[in-house]
Amino acid sequence: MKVARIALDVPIDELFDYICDDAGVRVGSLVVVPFGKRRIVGVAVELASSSKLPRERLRAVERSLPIAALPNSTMALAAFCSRYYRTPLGQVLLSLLPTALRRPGFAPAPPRWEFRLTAPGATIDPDTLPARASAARKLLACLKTQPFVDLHTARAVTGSAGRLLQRWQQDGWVERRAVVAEPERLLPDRMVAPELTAQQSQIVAQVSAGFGRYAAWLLHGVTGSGKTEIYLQLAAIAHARNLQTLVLVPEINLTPQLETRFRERFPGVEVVSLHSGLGEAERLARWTRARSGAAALVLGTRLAVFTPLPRLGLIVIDEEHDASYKQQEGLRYHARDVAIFLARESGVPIVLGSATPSLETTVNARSGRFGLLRLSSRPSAQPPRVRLIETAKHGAQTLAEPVIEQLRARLERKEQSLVFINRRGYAPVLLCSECGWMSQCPRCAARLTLHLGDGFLRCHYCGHQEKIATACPDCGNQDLRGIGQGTQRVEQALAAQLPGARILRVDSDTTRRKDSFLAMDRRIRGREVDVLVGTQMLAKGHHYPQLTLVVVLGADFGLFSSDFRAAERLFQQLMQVAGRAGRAESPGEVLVQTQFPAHPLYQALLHHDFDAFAEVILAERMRARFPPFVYQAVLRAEAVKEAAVFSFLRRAGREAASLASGMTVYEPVPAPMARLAGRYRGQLLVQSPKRVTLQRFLAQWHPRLKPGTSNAVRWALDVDPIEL
DNA sequence: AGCACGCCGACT
DNA sequence: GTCGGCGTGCTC
Repeated sequence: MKVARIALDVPIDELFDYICDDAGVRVGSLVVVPFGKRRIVGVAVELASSSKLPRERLRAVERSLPIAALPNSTMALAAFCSRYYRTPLGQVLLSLLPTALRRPGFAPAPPRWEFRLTAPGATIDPDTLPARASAARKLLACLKTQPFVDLHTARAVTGSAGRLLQRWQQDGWVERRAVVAEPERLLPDRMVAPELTAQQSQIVAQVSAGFGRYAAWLLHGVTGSGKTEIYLQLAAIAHARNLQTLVLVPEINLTPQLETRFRERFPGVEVVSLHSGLGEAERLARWTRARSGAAALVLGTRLAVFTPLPRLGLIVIDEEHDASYKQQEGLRYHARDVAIFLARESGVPIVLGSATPSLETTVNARSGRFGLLRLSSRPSAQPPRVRLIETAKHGAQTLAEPVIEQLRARLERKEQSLVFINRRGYAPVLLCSECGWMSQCPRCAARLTLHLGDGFLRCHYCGHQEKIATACPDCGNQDLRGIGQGTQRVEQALAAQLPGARILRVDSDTTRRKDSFLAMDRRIRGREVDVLVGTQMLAKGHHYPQLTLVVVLGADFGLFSSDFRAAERLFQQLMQVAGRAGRAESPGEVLVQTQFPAHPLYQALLHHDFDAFAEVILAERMRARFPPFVYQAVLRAEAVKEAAVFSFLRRAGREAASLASGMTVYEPVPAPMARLAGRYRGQLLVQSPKRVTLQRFLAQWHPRLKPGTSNAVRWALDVDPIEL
């Protein structure tokens, strides 16, 4: 008896045994099995000759999906994620597959055929065909004009093309072949590889010398120092050795740009990008090209890390510090960490690029676990001048006087400016001047943000919205004021201060539609815009040559957050927006409005000194025993009833305390957003200075959390959380 | 997770 | 008298 042990997409951390006598099932095969009343897709993980269960209780594998089995490297990667992130193997495996492959009815798209004349067929003169066979004459003539004609084109020539081609095939006049997956339109070789600086060449040489074995590198260089060029050159070397390169980027918005750059540099080479914005069929098609080894370069967001790559030779993680690499639901993996495992497993080098590396990576580079590659800025690209504008000295206006002056100056010089504020809407809260009432979300522990454009108060967490009250619901006072700054209010202030300026607001309110981001990008490039106002979505990637001034408002909020990572994120964000200014010939200027210009974070920013910043923060983290000096996991729970959340967490905490050895188990606390969409949320933090200790602890603790879960408490374990 | 079975309230 | 609420139990 042949038995396949199958991983299924169910929240049960077990494999299920099925009989699979009619062969064809291997480890990694995708199979359709009956499961209870339904049929689902699973992945064969082991093959055996017997089962613990009696034969009568086993059911049979129904069929294998017509697709190659997943390679061992992918199975190993899934096994690692399952273990490390405490998620059943089946849920890991099925979540990393293109969704099209999770349907039991999956069938590959039928091939598209194209036809050509055979040698005997080519000798036939259309004019010798009967005159009334006009369709046949036309089709034959068409076949003679080009080497291959696909069915679609043939049908356009004549409606009866299908029938004719079938007959001619039987007669031996034509032969057909499947159309090869449409290679993406290749761009002409417009981009010549620029001469590398001595430093760049040395880095390329150093990394490429280690091809074929694992090594992790931190490539530390500011915006514009030429990191992408190094990726390109390394990918070229990998390609020359017939190896695939995997490049991860944080966000979907960033892929098209980088994709273009790779395409231009690698004419005729198959470049494939993978991200969640793709349709099911497209995603599968590209995944298949990568999986078969046909695509030499695979670019993508975090999910691309799971793409099976048979001849993987190099991994690049661009902007490795970026929080979007961490999935925040379901399998809560960190694509950078998974990629490091993959690199180790596959014996390939991995390059982590950033101007502001995560502290985890910084520590790894300092300890020698990662090689450190420093890229100093090019002499041609002067770093922007940073100035701190102390708001106290300039009154309580939205925009301080020196800021307005600089904006005016850019306007006169016909240069562009960017005003960055990490809050959308008009004002973060509506306040009653009489009794102190504030607009509160009925379902969340959050204030409702004032949106003047359409007259609504909105919750930015759960989406709740209501019409703006004209009078205070508590005391009836009609003097309600929007307190604080949001993008809309800044936009309004700019319009008042800079008459005639063309202002464009870019935030998730104005960029809701799919293509609107590209449209805005075009307008900015076309210099139809003088001043850009936006949230962090403007901070990343795109650079505009005419942009010479960046103004940052409201940054101080990041200094005093309850999340110990807030300062790190603020610094990264500020360095990133600063990088937006003046990348072309004109040097840029960055103005930060703050009440606390002496704060070490701003002082480090002033001198573009990441190391000084890291020094301060790392000392703080070490003292307080925070990551990267400890490893953490958070048990998050939520329920409609607050008491249910905390009794669950307290029980879990007692359980943890009874197991703990070398672990610190904290008290359950309310989540930073203590109520969200009508549900109370709490969390319990556990940590250890050693990763293995944490992992061993979780392996014991996690299974014990399951019982007593019935009571409507939803919970999840987050290993290596990036938000607390 | 699904999907069934199973025992208690307001409706054709 | 039935439709249906979601509690609990199982799925190779």
